[in-house]
Amino acid sequence: MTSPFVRKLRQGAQLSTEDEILLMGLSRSLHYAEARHDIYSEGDRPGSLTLILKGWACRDKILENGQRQIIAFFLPGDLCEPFGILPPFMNHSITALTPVTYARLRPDELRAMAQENSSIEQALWWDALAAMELQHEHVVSLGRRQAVERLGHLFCELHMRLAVVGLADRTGFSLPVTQQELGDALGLSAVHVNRSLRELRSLGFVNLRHRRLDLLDLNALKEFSLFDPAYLRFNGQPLHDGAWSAPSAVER
Amino acid sequence: MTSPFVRKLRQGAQLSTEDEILLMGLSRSLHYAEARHDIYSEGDRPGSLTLILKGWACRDKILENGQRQIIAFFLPGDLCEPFGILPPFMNHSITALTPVTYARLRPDELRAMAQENSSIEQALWWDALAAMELQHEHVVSLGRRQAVERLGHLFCELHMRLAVVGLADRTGFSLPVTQQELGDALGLSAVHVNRSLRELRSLGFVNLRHRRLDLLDLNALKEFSLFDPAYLRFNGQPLHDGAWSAPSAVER
DNA sequence: TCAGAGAATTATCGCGGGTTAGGTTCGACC
DNA sequence: GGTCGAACCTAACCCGCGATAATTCTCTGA
Repeated sequence: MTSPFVRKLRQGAQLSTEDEILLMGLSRSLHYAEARHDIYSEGDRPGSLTLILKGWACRDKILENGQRQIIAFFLPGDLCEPFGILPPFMNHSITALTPVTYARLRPDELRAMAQENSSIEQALWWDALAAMELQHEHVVSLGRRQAVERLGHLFCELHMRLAVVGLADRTGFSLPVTQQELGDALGLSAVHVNRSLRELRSLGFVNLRHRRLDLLDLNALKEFSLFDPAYLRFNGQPLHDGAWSAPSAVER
Repeated sequence: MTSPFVRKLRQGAQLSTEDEILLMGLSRSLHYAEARHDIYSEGDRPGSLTLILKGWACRDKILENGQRQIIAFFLPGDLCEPFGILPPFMNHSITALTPVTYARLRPDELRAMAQENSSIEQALWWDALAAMELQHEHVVSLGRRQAVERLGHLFCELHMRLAVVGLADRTGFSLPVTQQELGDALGLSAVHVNRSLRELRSLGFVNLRHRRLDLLDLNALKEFSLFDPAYLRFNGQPLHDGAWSAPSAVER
């Protein structure tokens, strides 16, 4: 079983078996975080990079008035920091949303590996670029999309990201976050998330219950949410199920 | 006269004179863009990285319904793409807001320079990290701040970023964007930007007229906007004017 | 000096989404 | 089976901000 990290990086570079073995060898130092506990808190001086192996985490910030904003969701295979540098101190938190297994990586080791192996260098930079563009799209959602579109768009994004690491299929995926947390990510109140979920359900797109999101009509949801997967920069190759519409990234 | 790029990078690494000469030597290929014209359009395959030397630009995206979201402002000294990779295609635009002079850099040249010179490597990665955290703060603003705070927070941020490259002093700075563009960045309508500006003026914090922002009470504005400059990751050293409150980044 | 265009400004009206408050369901634990 | 807390769901009310439109300001160029 290949790691989610490697599965994702295949989207960004042609990796040989040796490349993949090298990348998997990075995850030596395994750690565990309980749900709702910080992996890093604001002000911490991180000693290593964080690679999520199992479970969901997020980057979030608590404001002076107690409000919370979730800046990014981290899924299995995601690096929480850029691979080339360690922040001298954290100005936000990395928080486990579920029980999380993660590895601690050393940036000098990653940089050295990238220097010696150009496929890996390409893959790591591709991952950094994709992570940035995820942020860009988040800004677009918060700035210019209505609540229902925001939710729908997020569901489409999560679905594609999870599918790449084998954690989603056509019927849906596990969505282990509360409606409050969805609101904290989308700049909405929990109440309005609930209203919007009801609307998505009544439109026949999705159904969220018991921490699982059922996709009833994925294509209709994508169309409704104006979801263009180009920003994910997936090449579409290893999405084993041909029934999915491949992103048009490569064709552009 | 040192370039704004070098001036900014001094905030992230100890640069020798030779380092600075190397960095300035990168800007060989000079280009010019007219105000309101794209430097890169959506779908373009960029052939080089963009370094802003003079004028203001932005990263923006036009939605299907015609709405626009400005994802980031680029000031003199800013790199519009990560230094290590060229996006295979653009999924948003880089647009000049004023007449812009920029340089085209080659990522392989930058990566090679970073490999041979660890101060420059440190500086470039520091810059990439700071750019990402700017995006994080943008998400926080759009998600959880009210219109007036968003505006105030943006003014504080622009002031610090411009001051580092010598384009702002205690009294204010040139702000060559329309209220519509401020709204496109902050997820607001132009009308509401105007309302919020009036409020900031009536509170005695700032005055915006003729494309210049006068800072009437910067400390009060920072307090009002809950502005914590830690996310900019400036070390505070080369801010020649001692009257400014140095960011607390280094002390954390 | 005047005309025209774009930007700034202000007022009115209505909607999207926040706030508050209540009830319901569910799972964990005793 | 009963209790407790967390999450889910719904309704009523209200406010921040969007939409529209009309007016004024500013700059540019003929």
